[in-house]
Amino acid sequence: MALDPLDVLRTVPLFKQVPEADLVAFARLVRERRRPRGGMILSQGDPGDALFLIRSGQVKVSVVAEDGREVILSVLGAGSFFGELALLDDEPRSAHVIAMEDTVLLQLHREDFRGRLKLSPELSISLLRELSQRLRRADDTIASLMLLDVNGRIANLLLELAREEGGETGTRITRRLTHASLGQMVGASRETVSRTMRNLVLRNVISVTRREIVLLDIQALRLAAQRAI
Amino acid sequence: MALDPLDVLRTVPLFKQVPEADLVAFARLVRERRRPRGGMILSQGDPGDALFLIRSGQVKVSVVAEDGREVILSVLGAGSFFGELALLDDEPRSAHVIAMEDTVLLQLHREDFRGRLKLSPELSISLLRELSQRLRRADDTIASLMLLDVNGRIANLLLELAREEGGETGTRITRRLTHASLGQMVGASRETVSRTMRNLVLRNVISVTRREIVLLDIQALRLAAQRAI
DNA sequence: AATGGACGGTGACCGGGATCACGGCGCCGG
DNA sequence: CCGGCGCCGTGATCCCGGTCACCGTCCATT
Repeated sequence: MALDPLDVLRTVPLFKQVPEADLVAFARLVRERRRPRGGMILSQGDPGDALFLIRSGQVKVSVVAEDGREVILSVLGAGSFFGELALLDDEPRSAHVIAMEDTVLLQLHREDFRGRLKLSPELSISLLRELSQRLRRADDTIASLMLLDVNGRIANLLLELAREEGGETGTRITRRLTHASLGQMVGASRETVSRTMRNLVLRNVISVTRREIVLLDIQALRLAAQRAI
Repeated sequence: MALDPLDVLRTVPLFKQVPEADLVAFARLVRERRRPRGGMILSQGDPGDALFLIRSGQVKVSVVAEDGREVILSVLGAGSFFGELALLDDEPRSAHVIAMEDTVLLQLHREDFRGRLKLSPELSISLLRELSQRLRRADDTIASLMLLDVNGRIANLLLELAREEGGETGTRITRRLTHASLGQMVGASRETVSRTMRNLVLRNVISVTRREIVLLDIQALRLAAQRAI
């Protein structure tokens, strides 16, 4: 249970290219934080002075409108990090981050992080690569919001979720997400998600059990997701 | 006309923090390219082996669906750069880039760029900052697509466009954009953009002349853009 | 066992915005 | 000067999906 922070750092993809010596330096700088399910980790608008690595658990990055409607920008699990934007460009936090399960984090303060960044080009490059990927995903989301109907966006999301947890042709989603959450990810109401998923089940494209979604017909999903409506 | 590439590099915000010596090295590596209005600069799916700096002109970054509908992810002008994603994460080009006017570019090849990146932490940090900003904007776009109606999204876009060319409280948009282009940026049809803009003019929120849009009532625009519908 | 809360299923309704259709206008090159 | 073309304005129609309303089911707690 009381894992050495250093061992945790070694499992973080962001640090894969970073030399061992740098990791040791990092390990001395991080601090463990815990948040219960539902707990707020950071809030939109706050000044950002720390980066977080997820040791275990799951968090959502979301934006909340005045009337309470919520948009989930991403869901991150163990090995991911967040909070880097505010460190890099000195702007306030751009979104809320909320624990979806009991979560253990490693916190790294701005100056410590920036200091390592200057000294370790490998770290910069890993980080650049990761931000590039996030930017691609964001652009992809924008394009699907503009080009696809709800059915296509849900197909897209299911493929993406399966890929994240099961490699290139992942076919199972075990992460537990409510219809409401799925709706907040694709910009649809809970009711519409419910009807759309029902439809996919009836057409034998997916199967849904209590704690997992299985993608039965990936081809059909790809078609719905790629096809411009 | 035949400006020294070095002088151009000095004007690029990305290079502001980069030491003069590095710029000199860069200047020797870049190559000038020209594209006429409408010309394709790079295509979605291509392997990416170069980064481009815009010396003059204007380009759009866009994704085109099978049926021809187009989504404009961003419009970039002199001093901006593009093509960095494929260099950083080795994935294919994520979108098309097309010249909206006759455009002059400086092209920098992958290996030259990567080499400088390893040697110049200042460059990495500038780039990280720039990618952070782009990620914020992308997230913002996603949130407005999900939370705002077309009126709000257009208000948002107008504020953003004015800010880009006129500082914090910019109030003029001189860049020439058709209603169709605006629609492709906010996910709305040309007709709806037309009707919405007309409405803003009637309410004295903006004024539109042949070659500029003036934001008369920024407060009203902010209200429409921030308010969750 | 009972109760309450979270979650999913489904019908009814209706409204924002896409689409279709057409017309007008300014600017271009011949 | 005059067709042609790119762009904008506007009405009519239609439908996807949001919203409201209500119910059933599954836990979790007492």
